[in-house]
Amino acid sequence: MPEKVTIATVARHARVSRQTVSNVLNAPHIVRQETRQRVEDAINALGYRANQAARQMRTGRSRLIAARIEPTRDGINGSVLDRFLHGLTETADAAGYRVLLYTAPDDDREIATYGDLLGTYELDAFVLVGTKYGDPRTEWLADRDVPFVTFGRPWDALDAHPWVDVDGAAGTAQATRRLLDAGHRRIAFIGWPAGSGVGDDRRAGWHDTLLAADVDPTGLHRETEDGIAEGERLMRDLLVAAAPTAVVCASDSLALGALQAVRGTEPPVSVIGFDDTPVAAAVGLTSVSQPLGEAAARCVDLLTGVLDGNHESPPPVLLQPSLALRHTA
Amino acid sequence: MPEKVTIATVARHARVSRQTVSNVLNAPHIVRQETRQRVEDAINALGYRANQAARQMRTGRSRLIAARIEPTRDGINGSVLDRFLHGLTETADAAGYRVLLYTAPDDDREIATYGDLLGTYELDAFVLVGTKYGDPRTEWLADRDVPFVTFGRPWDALDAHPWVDVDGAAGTAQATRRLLDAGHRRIAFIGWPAGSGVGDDRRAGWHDTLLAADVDPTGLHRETEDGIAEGERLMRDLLVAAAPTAVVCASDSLALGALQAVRGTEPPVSVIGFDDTPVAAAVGLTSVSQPLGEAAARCVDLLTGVLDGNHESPPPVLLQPSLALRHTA
DNA sequence: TCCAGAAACTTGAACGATCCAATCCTGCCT
DNA sequence: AGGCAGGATTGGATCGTTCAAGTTTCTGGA
Repeated sequence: MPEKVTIATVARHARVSRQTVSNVLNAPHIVRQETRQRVEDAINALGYRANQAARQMRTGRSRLIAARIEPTRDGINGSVLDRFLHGLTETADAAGYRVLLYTAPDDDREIATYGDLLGTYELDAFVLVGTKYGDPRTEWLADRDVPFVTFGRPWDALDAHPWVDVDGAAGTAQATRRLLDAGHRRIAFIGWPAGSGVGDDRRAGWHDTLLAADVDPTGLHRETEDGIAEGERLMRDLLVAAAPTAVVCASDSLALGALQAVRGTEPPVSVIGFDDTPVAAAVGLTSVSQPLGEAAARCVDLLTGVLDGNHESPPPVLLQPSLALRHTA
Repeated sequence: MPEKVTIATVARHARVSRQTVSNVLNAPHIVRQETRQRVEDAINALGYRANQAARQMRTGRSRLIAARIEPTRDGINGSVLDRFLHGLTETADAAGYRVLLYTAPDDDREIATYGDLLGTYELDAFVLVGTKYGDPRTEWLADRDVPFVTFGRPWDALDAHPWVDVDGAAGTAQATRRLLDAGHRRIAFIGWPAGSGVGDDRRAGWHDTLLAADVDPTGLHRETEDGIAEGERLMRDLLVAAAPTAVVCASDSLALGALQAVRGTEPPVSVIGFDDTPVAAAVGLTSVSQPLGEAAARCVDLLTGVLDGNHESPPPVLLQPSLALRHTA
């Protein structure tokens, strides 16, 4: 069987010292071109790969990034995370990092997992998806100087940390504007209970756009937990109470429910959802689309910046969503 | 700042040698009860966690399992992988392993990634999702004695390896039987082109069930690539050519298309999909449901069996799907 | 009481890379 | 000839753990 290839094997093969091989790998510029070439040839010929465990032991860095995979809640919005994770894996890969998964049922257990991952695997950084007011997780990480990025802005601006987010208000504003342009005036909004950063933001986009167009939003707004059944219920309510001709929703789940409630109305009530999930594509629902691949890439950018010793805190990134037009609006 | 807690710190604190601490962790039975207790107390008091990199260096095992996250193809079926991954992470966690993600655009690049992951991270095992005839990946891994499991049976039984799968034929059979019980006789099937193991299997369940009930399946069968538009097209064709009263589909995407094609028919044509994706739940589509969490758990079981030196090849696992009843059948 | 043998524990070495400091070439410039 | 600098070598130490071999302590039986 083939003997294990270490840095010593390469050194022998290229007739240089271990140190020089190490230099070729970690500080190529201090090695003469000719020597470097010889070493690189040896590396390729032998199929050498630096042993990460040994490297990590000396340097204390694992080139591992942790991301949480959620317990498949709704299943519809789960696909957002799914797409984000894929993008993350791809970009991290290109930057020389790998993504490690973890799960946790609640914040406390999640924080306990941080400790575990940091202690046993010496993770380099965390990517948190979704943030809320007074998030204990970001606080814990920040207290310990653990590098991390959040996909989702910090809603209470106590302590700044690197983040990437998609401008939800701009998304609902875009949706609302499209409906206005199509001649609608009674445009409703179905969203989540006030107090969630994301939800408030998305509602504001709708609200402010109507005001800017001199349309009164009073009575055209409903709140509920996320879910298809909820969306349907509230839409029926709206139809009776406010007779809207169009509705913007805070999620595709809600929009899907709304869609069921307006089936058969004449003229058809326009519906726009949020997140552009596969479900939306399937049923032809117009929806606000988040640039998830881009978001993941920017997360990795921010992280590598911090990890490569860039001490000035990087500017946050706010990406613009687009409208995926289908036949419901 | 707090000094790093190593096995030596614990040893000093518990007044024993490093090796004894190591024994408490890896072979508790050879340490006297009293001593063990003292060491465990010290571990808890200091918050010690074994450094994985150092351990790996000595033992050559990383306690890392790799799984591939796919490039979000259809997006609908992507959620199957998503749920599987979540289950995998959870069960692996319980067994002391963690899941590392990777991506690859094609088989060749995927195999190259295997080499990289094995070389630099010394991964313990791979979990492959989906298998096909003559899969080069399983061959590569088997040739090198790399432990792996597949979620999906090996369709050409050349070389046996541990696998877990869901009995697709049983799923479509169950769906077909339900339709028969409901009085249907002209039950169609929309599936994938012959030659894919999974597709052939699912078709066989429908086909054999009809034969067993003395119903002639001739002319009631169509094949196509996966997709909503495709499903709709073929269903329209079937309606004209064969006048079915019900249809079983090889995927939810196809079923969703079929559903659009039969909208408005009287009496309504029953439709059953496959995979019980969120989309199916959303639109009320009856669908065959795979026990993905269970499948993931069994994958981990098989792997830990192999990794813990169990040399006899473990028996494959074939799980039974169930029918998620909704209002389309 | 003594000894064999097991049980319990301890001590050096090794895993593969990086870091560090001292040293040695070799060629170039003054 | 002497000084200098870039490039490469050398040897040793280090990271935290486990392995292999060694030493001490305990136990029971003659």
